[in-house]
Amino acid sequence: MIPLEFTITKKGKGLARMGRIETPHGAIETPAFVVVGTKATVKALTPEQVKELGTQVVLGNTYHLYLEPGDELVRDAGGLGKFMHWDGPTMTDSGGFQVFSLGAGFGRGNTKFEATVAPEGGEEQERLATIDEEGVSFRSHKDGSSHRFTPEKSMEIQHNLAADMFFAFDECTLPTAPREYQVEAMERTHRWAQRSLAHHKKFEAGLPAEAERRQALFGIVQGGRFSDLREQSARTIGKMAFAGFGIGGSFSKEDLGDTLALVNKILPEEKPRHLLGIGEPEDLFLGIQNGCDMFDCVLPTRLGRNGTLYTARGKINITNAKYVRDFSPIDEDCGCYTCTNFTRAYVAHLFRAKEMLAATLASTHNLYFIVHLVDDIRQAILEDQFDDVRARFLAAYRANN
RNA sequence: GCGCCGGUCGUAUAGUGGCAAUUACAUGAGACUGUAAAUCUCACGGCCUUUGGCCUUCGGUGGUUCGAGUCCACCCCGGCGCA
Repeated sequence: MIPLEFTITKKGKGLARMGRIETPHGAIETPAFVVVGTKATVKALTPEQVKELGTQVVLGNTYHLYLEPGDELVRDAGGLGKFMHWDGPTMTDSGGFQVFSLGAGFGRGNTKFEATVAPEGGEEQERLATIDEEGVSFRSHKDGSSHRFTPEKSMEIQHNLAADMFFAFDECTLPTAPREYQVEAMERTHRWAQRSLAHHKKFEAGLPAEAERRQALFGIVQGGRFSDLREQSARTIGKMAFAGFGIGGSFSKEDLGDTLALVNKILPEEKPRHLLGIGEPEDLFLGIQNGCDMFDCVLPTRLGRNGTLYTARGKINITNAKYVRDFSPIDEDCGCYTCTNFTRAYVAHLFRAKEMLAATLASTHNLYFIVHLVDDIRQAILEDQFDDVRARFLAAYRANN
């Protein structure tokens, strides 16, 4: 059986498209926002709550699940979805991002975006990961124990995790890395992509013909902030026999859209494209109009837990003093569980009282907001209203920010 | 009445001659993009020409000292013990 079937149902303006991905665990209407559940749980939410707010797909993480509770345990539990009681489609990240966050990006000041990287004059911290041609050696952030990932190892772990879609092992670079290093890292990522693919093919060849569980492997385009490298990476990765493609690495905020357009014009049209780790509402519009089909991002849940909530009129920090006696919902126009049943004052109280329900209500709302925003954009493509919907959304969203 | 101990930034504390004064919590604000994140950063007496300066602060009033939250005297308040 084919692991994944992608159908484009409608093309919009520019590179925008609406489609449908069939997986062994159900269909995904695209564009879609993938909800992040790193350690086989969407933090603060039960799978029923995750489903209820409109989630189509959940993403788990290779690095975290390998360390805890161990990928073999997840395999023995029946795979990621079964283990966490999520019966819909799943995907796993390859651990490539941790090569970045534990290595070059070590410390909290460094992100994937050029604009948000602080000059940071602090002393060098000891990195937890070092890269060589074969793979990455790293120490666990939990207990300091030593481990090693190679493309082959990442494939094996992800086979055990058994998500419907998974990613080739790659290297995510710092936005501040010099061009010379970006070239080196990109070429290494290409070789790792080839090795990931070869290892996966070998694994598939060993499966019984009627095996139900087939996983779709996605290759990852890198290239940092350099358009010619992005182009080169898209050509190289795009030619490989992946079921879909991820676009990863560092970006500069200003030309995110241009970079995506460049890459997506090159990637095969008939395969789904996932923009890794993005993003904010503005980024989602940008990604969709430039040809991306799926997105995942920790922001809705992380911001939620930290008290920042999305509203149609921009983000608010619910812990601000001005919300203590605000008896209106977080967002007047929101249909989520939190907004239909609770006030800003109540959510503010939960945060101030450090009650666990704060994280649940905030995550519910933020995920609902983002998931439904992408749903609305999908609908807009169908109705040829993309530009209007975007203009209207951004005008209101930016009004107070 | 006598003796002992104690009164420091909203609260709890550190500080026994150089201090606008420690730490925690609380408070105020900010950050967060393939989750080392229910985390992190900053502010928290006032003012200014803000890698510095000035003023006002450690129960009250006086005193000793170049200099007092710190030492002394008395007073006020609280706790404990003895009457």
